[in-house]
Amino acid sequence: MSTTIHAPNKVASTSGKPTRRLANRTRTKSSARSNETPVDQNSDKQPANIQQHEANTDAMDSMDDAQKKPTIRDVARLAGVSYGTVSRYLNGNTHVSQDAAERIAAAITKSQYTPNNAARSLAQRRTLTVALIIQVESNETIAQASMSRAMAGANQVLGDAGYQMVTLIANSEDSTRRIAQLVQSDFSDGYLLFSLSEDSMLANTFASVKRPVVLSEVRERENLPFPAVDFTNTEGQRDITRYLLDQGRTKLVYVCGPGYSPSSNNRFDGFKAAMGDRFNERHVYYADDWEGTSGEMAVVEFQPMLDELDGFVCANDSIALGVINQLNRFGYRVPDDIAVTGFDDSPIALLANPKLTTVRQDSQLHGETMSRLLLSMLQGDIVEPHYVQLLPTTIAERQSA
Amino acid sequence: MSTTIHAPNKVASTSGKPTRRLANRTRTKSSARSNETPVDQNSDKQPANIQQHEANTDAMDSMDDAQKKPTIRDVARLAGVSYGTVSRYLNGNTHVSQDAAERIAAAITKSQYTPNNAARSLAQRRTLTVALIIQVESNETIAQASMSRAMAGANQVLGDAGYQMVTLIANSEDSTRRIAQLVQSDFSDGYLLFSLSEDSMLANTFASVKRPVVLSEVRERENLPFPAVDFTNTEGQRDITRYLLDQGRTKLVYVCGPGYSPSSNNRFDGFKAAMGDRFNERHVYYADDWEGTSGEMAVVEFQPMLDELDGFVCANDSIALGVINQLNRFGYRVPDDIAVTGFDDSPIALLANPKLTTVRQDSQLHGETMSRLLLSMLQGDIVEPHYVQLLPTTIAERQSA
DNA sequence: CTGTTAGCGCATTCAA
DNA sequence: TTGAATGCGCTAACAG
Repeated sequence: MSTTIHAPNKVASTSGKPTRRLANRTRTKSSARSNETPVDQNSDKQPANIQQHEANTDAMDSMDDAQKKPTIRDVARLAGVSYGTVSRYLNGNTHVSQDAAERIAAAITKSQYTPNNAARSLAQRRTLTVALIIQVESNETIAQASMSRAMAGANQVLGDAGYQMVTLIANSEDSTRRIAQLVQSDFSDGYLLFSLSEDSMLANTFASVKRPVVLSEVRERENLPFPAVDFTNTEGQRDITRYLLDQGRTKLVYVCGPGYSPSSNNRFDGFKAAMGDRFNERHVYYADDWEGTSGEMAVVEFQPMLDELDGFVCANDSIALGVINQLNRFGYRVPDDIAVTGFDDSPIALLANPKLTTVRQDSQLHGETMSRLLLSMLQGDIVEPHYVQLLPTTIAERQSA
Repeated sequence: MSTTIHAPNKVASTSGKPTRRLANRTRTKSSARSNETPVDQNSDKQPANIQQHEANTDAMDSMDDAQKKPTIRDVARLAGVSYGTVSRYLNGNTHVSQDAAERIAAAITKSQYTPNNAARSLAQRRTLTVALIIQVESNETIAQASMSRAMAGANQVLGDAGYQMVTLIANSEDSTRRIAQLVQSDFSDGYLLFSLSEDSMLANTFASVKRPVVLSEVRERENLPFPAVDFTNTEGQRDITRYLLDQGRTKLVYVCGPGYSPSSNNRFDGFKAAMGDRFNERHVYYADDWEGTSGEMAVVEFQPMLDELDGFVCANDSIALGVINQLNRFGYRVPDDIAVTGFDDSPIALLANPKLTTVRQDSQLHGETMSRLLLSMLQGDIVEPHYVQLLPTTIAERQSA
């Protein structure tokens, strides 16, 4: 077995560094380990070989190490100015004399001062962070390329504007509830909500929130609680279906994504729109997720009538890959016998054999656009809840159709 | 073109809700739009049709809406107690009379009070958050299933312990610098550092940090700055190589991952270990990334000698899929002519044709274990920097080898 | 240009 | 059990 678990080395003292200076006033620090531990800490599964030290001087030392961070006052004292001046210096702009600035700068490096986030946020009443909240049914959803690209795009735009993006994952009732609380407590200045599910538990939470929110998907524009940015899912799927129809392929099966997903439903609408009268409810496979195995199952389901079919239009690329693989196994040639299309243009589209013809969407742009909208709201622009911006989709023509 | 961009509706007033009560003392709120905007806000790419309102009463109203959140004092006043009592009530435990508790509860729901995060953090000197920091060269790395599974695992364990996991992405110099600052300012109580790169710019930043840190990868145990949890990458790759050797396949090519990745290098070590004297430096393809296209390129590179080869051992699943596809295109049968193995056991292993034989690692466990270690450190346990915990890997035997 | 002062909202002593 | 007071570290208004 390749199951080597290295026994960890024995534990040494916390560090060789000398204890810090700057310890003038003696702090009150009772509560010597009682409420150090937060709620619900279940410490039963402790890794072995870790020194479980009880409340002793060592503990104090390590705590001190964490607490004795120099403050703005220490810097002021060192520089021989009032701490108001230091604050001004730190906030860049206002009038500080050359002389004072230099002394402060020196004092800062000498004391290794770093500002405290919480204090700043409290005084300014803003955190300079934007939370990107991902609400998912399945953890696999986070792994989708579109998601990480959107995150990258948002991270870039928000970062350039001076905001730090922090992403929170709501994948259970607990985590959703916890995040809901945070949102109510002004954890961030604004929120990008990737609620990949229609019955959003979070929606209610957000209803009363006083900070700007932007959504990533929209199904019904009418009762949209917040502005949103989405793709032209419907048009994209409609167009690629027409693309097949134009080739004379009319016996099409649709493999639908999970019913809780707005995008999934919008894409399905697009397929129906293109098919018109030719739409056949029995030529639809309803998947529970976005995974490749669902595509395989779809093909198995339709095996008896495979000879009469022209193509599979799939809700996304993973499903399409599953379809292609299963068709290959059954001995059908793609696209000669049966064409297959996907949606997303994720990297795996290129790993398909034959390479996947799919609907391309620029997910990075998605994140960027949502962020720009949020930023404008953070600036004070008022955007009505029904505001929707739709991003274009195009057909990426490859080999599978 | 399927490029429908809906023109957004015109803008309405911010909300129909009446202005809030609780406005006793008149606030000083000068700075009427000047420094509302944070640093570097480049507002040139504003979406159209959004009312860019200037400083007027509307702006004030919306600002007020965000600010007039009730505080603990408002609750106290409503309940007829001192705000100290309310604080005690909120923090669960200590002595509060039944009577007072009920009145406070009523006051809270009536005033819609929600605590303020920053104030709490400041007073408690802890945030009850743990930051999971992903430092990547390529954004595609975030999309890997292993990453999202680790995140899910960490989110679960940390959440159960009362901590909120917040993930930060460092994918540029700017973002890395920004995150480094946050870390210095006690943004979170602890850090899970997924530094998927050896020359970590963050490492220096973290060197002086006073909060617990756990790493996700380890190359050299000796000079490890923090405790780490990793997989038995070396043993895993060694074992699957032996698995091929035991089949009599000795003419093996290794497709190496990016050189900046510890895991990549460790896996390479494993291959070499298994090959021993048979290791041939010229039978190695050094990829720059973890992508499938690199696998394809590797096969192209070795095309002239493909007939003499027994198998491809790949640094991860994506690369392996690229190898399989390219071999298929060249008319080689997998595994009959040439075997192919991967590493990770990600979902795409099942989308390969034939299905991929690979090294399995439990990435969710990775996130969980890192989190448990961090939690123990947050409790005060002292873990020496060289502490390393290695998680097992096993062979997932399928069809490709 | 700079020092002083007053909070930001909450936790936590200390008396009562 | 509770009220009052102090401080967390910093920002921002106001005098000077």
